Amino acid sequence: MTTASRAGRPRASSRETLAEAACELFLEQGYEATSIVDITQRAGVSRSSFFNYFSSKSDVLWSGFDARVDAALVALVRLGTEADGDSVRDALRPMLHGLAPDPLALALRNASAMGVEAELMRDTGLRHARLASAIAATARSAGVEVIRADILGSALATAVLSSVRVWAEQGAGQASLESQFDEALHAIHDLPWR
Amino acid sequence: MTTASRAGRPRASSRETLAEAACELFLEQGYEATSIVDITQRAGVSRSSFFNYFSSKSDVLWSGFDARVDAALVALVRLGTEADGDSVRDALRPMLHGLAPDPLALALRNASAMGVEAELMRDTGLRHARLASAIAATARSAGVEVIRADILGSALATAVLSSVRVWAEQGAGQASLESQFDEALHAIHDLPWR
DNA sequence: TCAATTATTGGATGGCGTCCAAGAACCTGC
DNA sequence: GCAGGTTCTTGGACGCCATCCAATAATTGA
Repeated sequence: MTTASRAGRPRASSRETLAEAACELFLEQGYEATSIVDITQRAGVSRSSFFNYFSSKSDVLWSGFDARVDAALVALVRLGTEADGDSVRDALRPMLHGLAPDPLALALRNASAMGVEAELMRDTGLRHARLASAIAATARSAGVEVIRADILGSALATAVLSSVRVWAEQGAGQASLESQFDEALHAIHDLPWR
Repeated sequence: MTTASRAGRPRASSRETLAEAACELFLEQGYEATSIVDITQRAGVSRSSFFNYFSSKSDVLWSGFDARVDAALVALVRLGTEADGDSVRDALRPMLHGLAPDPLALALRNASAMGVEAELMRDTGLRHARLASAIAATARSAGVEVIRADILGSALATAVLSSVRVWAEQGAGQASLESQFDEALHAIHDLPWR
């Protein structure tokens, strides 16, 4: 067995159970109108327990993706001063590989039904900032000037997030995500309005 | 006279007074540790009054810049389907013209002392998203494909915000802001790592 | 002096996120 | 089967943010 049953009281719920309850309620009532108490009641645990599984309400939507972001940040740091376009691309690509329909994809697809557009804008901005900032730092350490590095980081981060958004809006089918990302990468160096 | 004294009870405070009190406290104690009650006590009004002047704590930092963002959004919408690089640039430039040292510049410059880095990341992301989304919409209505428009919008929004950040960090001197923006615009179509 | 107007104020409300202490449920070794 | 250690749940309290509202205060103009 792996680590099947350790010592201590067994968990009374799970991330999946809570996320499922939450997403149901988000679709029924909207995100804002759903309180953490609502979620835990439907999942059959106490409000306190919610924070044993998620760090905040929005974490229900983002925890899966955030893990990928964290991994990408580590990969970027590892590039050090030798970074170039290809290596950065390779550090970012795993974020999209095997991405499955999850609460985030559901929220992106049903943003208006959930009334979650403002929240998504806010939280997407955070992830964009984290990614862009890490990419920019990598670029700077490879000798790129400050603002140029910021713009490059921002464009690459947008390539990631915009690809995910389009993929989710189209129904989170496996096919298009990574190829869409390739197109996005290509687009960065071939923008209109030159 | 302009509209010197209208009817009704005169105001007991002002945005400026409250912002000043707030910034003092942010520098002394940090942003998180400063409650709205703290701010209003120093300014000599009640907590309720705070919301007559600002819509939230972070609004103290951002209200000035947000007015410029709002104006830029209007200007972008007015471009319609005829938009091109020059017209978008002209819609964005007024955001930076005459920008003065204000609470936001103070916060950007003293981010670590204020312990406001997380907050700034979050809120900068929001402005970036608003700008980028509006620029992308303009680009799409001018015939640019979705993801390409997103990347272009993101890059331009970053050109604005990154210029402001660098300008503020260097002490908010009048000189460099707009020329820095020009360089940033130029950099968009000449990114490294091609 | 009287109405209309505009602002301030305190109190109430509800949600979020943090913290903690009490206790419940499990495992292991004896 | 029992004791001790471990892990988790739970309720309660807390401080904060933001919203709402009714009461009241300060001003202008007629």
